[in-house]
Amino acid sequence: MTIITYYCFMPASHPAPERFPVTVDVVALTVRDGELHVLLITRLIEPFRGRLALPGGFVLAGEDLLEAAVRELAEETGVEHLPGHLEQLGSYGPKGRDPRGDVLTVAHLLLAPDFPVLSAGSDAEQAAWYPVRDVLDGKLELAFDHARILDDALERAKSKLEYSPLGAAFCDEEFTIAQLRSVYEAVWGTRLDARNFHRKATGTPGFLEDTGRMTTGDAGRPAALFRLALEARPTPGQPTRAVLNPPLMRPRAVDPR
Amino acid sequence: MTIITYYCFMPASHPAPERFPVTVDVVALTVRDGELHVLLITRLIEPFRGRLALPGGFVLAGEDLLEAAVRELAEETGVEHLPGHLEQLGSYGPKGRDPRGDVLTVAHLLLAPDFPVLSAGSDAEQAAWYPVRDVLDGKLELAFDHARILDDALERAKSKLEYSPLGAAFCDEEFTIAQLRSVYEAVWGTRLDARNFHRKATGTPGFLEDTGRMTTGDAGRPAALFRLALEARPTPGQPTRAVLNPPLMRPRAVDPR
DNA sequence: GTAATTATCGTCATGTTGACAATAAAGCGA
DNA sequence: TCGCTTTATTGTCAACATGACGATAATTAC
Repeated sequence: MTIITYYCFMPASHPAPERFPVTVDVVALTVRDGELHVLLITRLIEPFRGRLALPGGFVLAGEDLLEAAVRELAEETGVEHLPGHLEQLGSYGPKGRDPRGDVLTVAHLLLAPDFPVLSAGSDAEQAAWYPVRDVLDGKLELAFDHARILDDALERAKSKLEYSPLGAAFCDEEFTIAQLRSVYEAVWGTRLDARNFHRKATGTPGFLEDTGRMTTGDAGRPAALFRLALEARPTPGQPTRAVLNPPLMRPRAVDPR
Repeated sequence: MTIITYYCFMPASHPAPERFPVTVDVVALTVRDGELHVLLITRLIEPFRGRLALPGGFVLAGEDLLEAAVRELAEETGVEHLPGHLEQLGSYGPKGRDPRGDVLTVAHLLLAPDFPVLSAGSDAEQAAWYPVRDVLDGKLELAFDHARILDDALERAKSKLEYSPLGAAFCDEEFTIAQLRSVYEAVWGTRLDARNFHRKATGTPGFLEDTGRMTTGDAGRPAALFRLALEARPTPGQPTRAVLNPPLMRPRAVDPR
């Protein structure tokens, strides 16, 4: 054991505020073979050694939250420039969620196309994609309160698809309507009518842009390739403007008077 | 100046994680005289002494975030049991948002009926309601990054009204359709057609419940008093189930085959 | 070539919306 | 008491969106 000492200079009239270790965790979701998958690491140290957990780690001095999330994700997957859309999900704690003491964690959500995770060395925590279903079914157990964070992430992802163009964050740069539909089906856990989905996706102004190219080589009729329209592209870390969904009661002004 | 020393016992093989002071801030919104107001305090200490700021303060040992937000709000308004709906908004920092050093803040959002703020003693920070418009217009300047947090809170509040029954969180237990409409108008900054709003509000299943009572004494025809239906009542701190809004593309399954 | 597969377009009944007319039920002032 | 004003509530209608599903197009598989 080592004794580590912090010095903190404060005006004597005010008590020193409590300081907390802060971690970032990332719920990285992707759609693989039509099924939703989440990126998990196998913990190599206590607590929860050997248990699956969300990738993440401590925020370092001088870092912002999003930076820390990007760094941790890069470290644990070996992927330099990560694809997809990253946003903050919410904060948990600090009370009673880590047996080592009070740790605040800021969870993040990454919606990404299926990217390959690089093998870590033998002494590094190995990240890999796991079917979300296996976690929900209890086949896989997560460390800490990560199951709850995953639940919240899934809820957020579902509603993001309803109200924003972020379904496309699961796709590559160019994609077909069917690929996009399979994202919706995987995240929502439903089957959707291909014809109505096509009408809706192509008919929503400011959502998709036809690239003019087509798929080749697949079974069946070739499909047109689309990309996200410029105005629908998410700014990393920024709240996404809803483009897809005119909801029921909308801020629509009546003639003032 | 006093030197405060922390001791932290850690396994020598791992470096001590950075620790950050963590604050909670609350964006408390209400509708007063048809206009959106936000609760602000006048800072009595540096930094930003004399400047307006969101109510908030440091998270204490053994506290959870929501607890801390409730405690700070109670301390700064003198209100014991706070009305309305409180939820987490998001976290900011820790880099470069406080001149004293890196401080992480977890912002919260309170949607509440117009409650009176108790006068603080002369040496306490005085909380009061201010028109949101004055902040947006630049007539009032906020400390730290609180203007940005307020922006995010307003965005969140607007979308909450679209997708959830939380507009009623601004009203008293029982309210008229016109009172509810004035909430929507204030938050969205628009005027809405009273007849269509009435149809929509009363016609949405699981939203409102007729109390059978009527208003008396106001000008014009008396209005029926409603309350939130049981299934639409928010659980404090819990994500709210959207009741109001069937959005355009919804998880609706097609006959599986 | 024929079948199977997938993509895309079209049709139609139903439901929701926005605009706005009409009516109901109170207070107010003459 | 009788209009007049004010606000609440009901109703109507055209335009549009949705869900269900038929039909057609353009490929690959055999």
